[in-house]
Amino acid sequence: MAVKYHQIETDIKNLILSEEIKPGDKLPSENILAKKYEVSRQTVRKALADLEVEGYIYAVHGSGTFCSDASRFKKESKDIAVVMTYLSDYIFPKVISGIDSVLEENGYSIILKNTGNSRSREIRCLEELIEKNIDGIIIEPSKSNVFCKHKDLYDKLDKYGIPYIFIQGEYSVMENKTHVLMDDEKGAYLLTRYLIDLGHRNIVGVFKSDDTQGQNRHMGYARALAEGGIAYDPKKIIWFYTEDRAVHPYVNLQEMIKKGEAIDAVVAYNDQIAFHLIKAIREMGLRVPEDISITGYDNSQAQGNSGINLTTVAHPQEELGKIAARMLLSMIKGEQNEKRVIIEPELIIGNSCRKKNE
Amino acid sequence: MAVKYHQIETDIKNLILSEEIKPGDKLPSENILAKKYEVSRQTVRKALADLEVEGYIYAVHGSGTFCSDASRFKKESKDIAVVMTYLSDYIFPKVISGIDSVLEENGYSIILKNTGNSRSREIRCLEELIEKNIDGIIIEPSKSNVFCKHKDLYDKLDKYGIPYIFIQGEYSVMENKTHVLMDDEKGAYLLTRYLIDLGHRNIVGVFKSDDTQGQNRHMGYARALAEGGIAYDPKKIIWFYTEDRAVHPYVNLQEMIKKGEAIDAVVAYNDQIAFHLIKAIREMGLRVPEDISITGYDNSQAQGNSGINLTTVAHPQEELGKIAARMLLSMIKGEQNEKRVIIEPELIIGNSCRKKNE
DNA sequence: CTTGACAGCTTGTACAGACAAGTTCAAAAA
DNA sequence: TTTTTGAACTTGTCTGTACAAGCTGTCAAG
Repeated sequence: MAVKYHQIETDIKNLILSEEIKPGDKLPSENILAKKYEVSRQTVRKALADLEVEGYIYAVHGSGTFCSDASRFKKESKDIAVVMTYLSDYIFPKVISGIDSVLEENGYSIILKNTGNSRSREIRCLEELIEKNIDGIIIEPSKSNVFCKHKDLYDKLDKYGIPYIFIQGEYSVMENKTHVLMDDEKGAYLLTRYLIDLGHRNIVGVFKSDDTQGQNRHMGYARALAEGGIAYDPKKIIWFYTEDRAVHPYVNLQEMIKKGEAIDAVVAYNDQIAFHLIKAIREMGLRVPEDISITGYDNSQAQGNSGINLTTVAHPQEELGKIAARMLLSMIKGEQNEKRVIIEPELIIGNSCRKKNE
Repeated sequence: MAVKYHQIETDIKNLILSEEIKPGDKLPSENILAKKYEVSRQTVRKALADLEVEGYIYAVHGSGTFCSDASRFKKESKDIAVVMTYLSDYIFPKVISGIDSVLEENGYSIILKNTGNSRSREIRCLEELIEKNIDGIIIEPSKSNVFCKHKDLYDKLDKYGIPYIFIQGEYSVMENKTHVLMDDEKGAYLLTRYLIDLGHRNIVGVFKSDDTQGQNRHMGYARALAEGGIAYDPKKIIWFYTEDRAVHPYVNLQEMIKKGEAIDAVVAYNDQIAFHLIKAIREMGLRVPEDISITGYDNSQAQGNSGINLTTVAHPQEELGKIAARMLLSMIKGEQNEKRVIIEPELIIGNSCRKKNE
C-alpha cells in the first residue's frame, strides 16, 4: 500500500462496509480529508473519483460527497432472473406471463432461464446469474426433493444482497427462505377424498419422487385414505422420476392392469401424467371414466386429444407469477415480507370421474 | 463545451467511432496531446481517464495509451433480448423455447420482453434495451403493417453495432434487414386452393389488417381465387385489428350468416381466430364442417374445446426460434448472412373441411 | 414573516512542476 | 553474435495553487 490514494480508498471503503458511514451520510470535505491524511487535495480527489466509479459514493457540486444508498452500492440493473424447469410446456408460459405483467409495470425486465429440471443446469444457471448483476431471482427448484448440495450458491446470493423467491417447490435445507407454494398435500387430499366419496376403494397413486410437490401430494393421498378407513397399499403406488415421466407411469399402470389388479381410480401427479395414463388405460381396452376414474392436478385446461375434462386442482398460474413478482419487488425495496405464501387448492370437477357401480 | 477536457474526450471518441483510430492503435502521448490542445498534461489525463472508464481506451504504464479492441469497445453481456408480441399464448412459448435452446447451448441468456402488439410498448422496450448493453435482439414487429415511425431506434442499434433479426413480420421501410419469415402468401394460397378443390366457391376470408402476415395471407387468398376462376368479392372479406380480434370477426361473421349470404367456407387468419369463428358458426345453428368448412393457420395443435382438428398450415414454431437464434449468433460473430430466410408453408389436413355437396 | 443578498462553505476545472516507475530501442560491452 | 546498459520515452503518483461554479444558512431589508 505504498500508494497514498489507494490507502485512502481502502480506508473509506472499509468505513462504508463496516457501516460506520451509512448510505446517505456526508463524507468529510476534500480539504478536511487532505489535512487528515496529510496529502494534497488532488490526491484525495483521485481516491474519491475511484470510489465514485466503483459506486460507493457520489459527489454533489457545491454540496459535498455522500455515501451511495442505491441497493448496497451497486447500481440496479432492473433485470430480474426467472429460472424455471421448463419454458414452453404446460402451465409455465402462464406463470412467466404473470411474472412479466407485474415486472413490466415496474420497469423491470426478465432474464429467462430454464433448467430442464436438471440440477447441474440449475447450478450453471446460478453461477452465470451471480456474475451478471441482477436485482433478484424467481426460481422454481429443480428436483426439489433431491438433497440440495448447492446451498453455497444461495448463501452467495444472500451475501451479495440479491433477493430470491422459490416457487412451486422448496429445498428442505432452505425452508426458512421466501416461498410461494401451493398446498399440495391438501390438494391431493381433496382429490383422493373426492374419489373415495364416489365409492372408489382401490385407488392407484402416481407420484413424482424427485420434487417436493410429488412427496406432498403423496402425503395428501395417504391422509385421505386413512381418514376414509382404507388401508394404504404400497403396491398401489407408482413412483417416477423426471427422466422417466414419459414412459414409466404408462408402462407400470399397464402392467398393473395386465396382472388383473383391482383398480377403481387413479390419482395422477398432474394433468400431463393423467393424459398419458388415460391413453394407457384406453390401450388396454378400458374406458375412462366408466371403468377407471382419474384425476389430474394443475387445471392445465389442455385436453390432450382425449376429449375429457379432467377433475383436477386449480393452479393459479398467472396469479402465482404475479404474487411471486410482487413479493420480490417488495424485497428489493427492502420491505419486510411474510416468508411463506401458501395458495389454497380448489377442486375443479370435470368428467373424468364417475360414481362407483353407478 | 466550455469544458476543455470534455472537448478532448469527444474529439478522441469521434476519431475512434469513425475508425480513424482503429482498435489496437496507439494514441499520441499525453505530452503531445497537451501540446496539441494547448492544455496542461493533467487536463489530458483527465480526459483519457474518463475514456478509459467508458472502455474506449486503455493505458499501459511506460508504454502508451491504446484504443480498446474488445468487441467494439464494449464488453459482451451474453444477453440477448427477445421481444415478442405475446408471451404465454398460442405458438409463442414454443418459439421462445426454440430460441432458448440454441442460445443456452452457446452460453447466452434471454431477456424476455413483450409488447402486447402495441407500438408504444415496442418503442419503450427498444429504448430500455438500448440502455442495457445487450448483444443482440430477436424481435417480432408489433403491428407490422402500420407504418413504422420509429426507424430511428433501429438506426441507433445499427450505429451501436447491435445486431437484430425480425421474425414473423417486417416493416416495409426495413425490408433490407435480416428476417426469418414464413411465406404467408403461399400458405393462404394453399389453404384457399384446397377449399376450391373441395368444390367451395363462396369462401369468406378473415384477415388481420395491422400486420404484414394478414396482408400477405389476404394476397394468397386472392391469388387462389383468381386462379380458380372465382371473382374476388370484397364483401366476403372481414378485416380486423389487434384490439378487435376477440369480437369483430365473431360478430361480423354472424351478421353475414344472418343476412343469408352464401358461405361455403372460411379462411381464417389463424387457428385462434378459426376457433372463435367455429363457435360463432355453431351459435348460429350451423355445423362445422358439414355446413361450413374452415381453415386455420399456424398448426397450434390446440383444439379450443371444439373437438375439431383444423386444416391449417404448419408453423415451425421451435424450429423458427432456432433458425433465428442461430442467425443472430453468426451475426454477432461478424459472419455474413443471407438477409432473408423464408420458410416454406406446408398444408396440414384436419377434419375441419368437407367436400361441397358430398 | 418573507425575501433577497451574500459570505462561506462545498466540489469542479485547469494549470505547472517534480519525481517514480515501467518500456523501448539503440548503442556499447561481452 | 548475444547480452547489457542506459538514455529517452511512456504513464503513474503527488504536490500546490488559482479560480469557477454550485449549495446553504445567516442576516438585514422590505
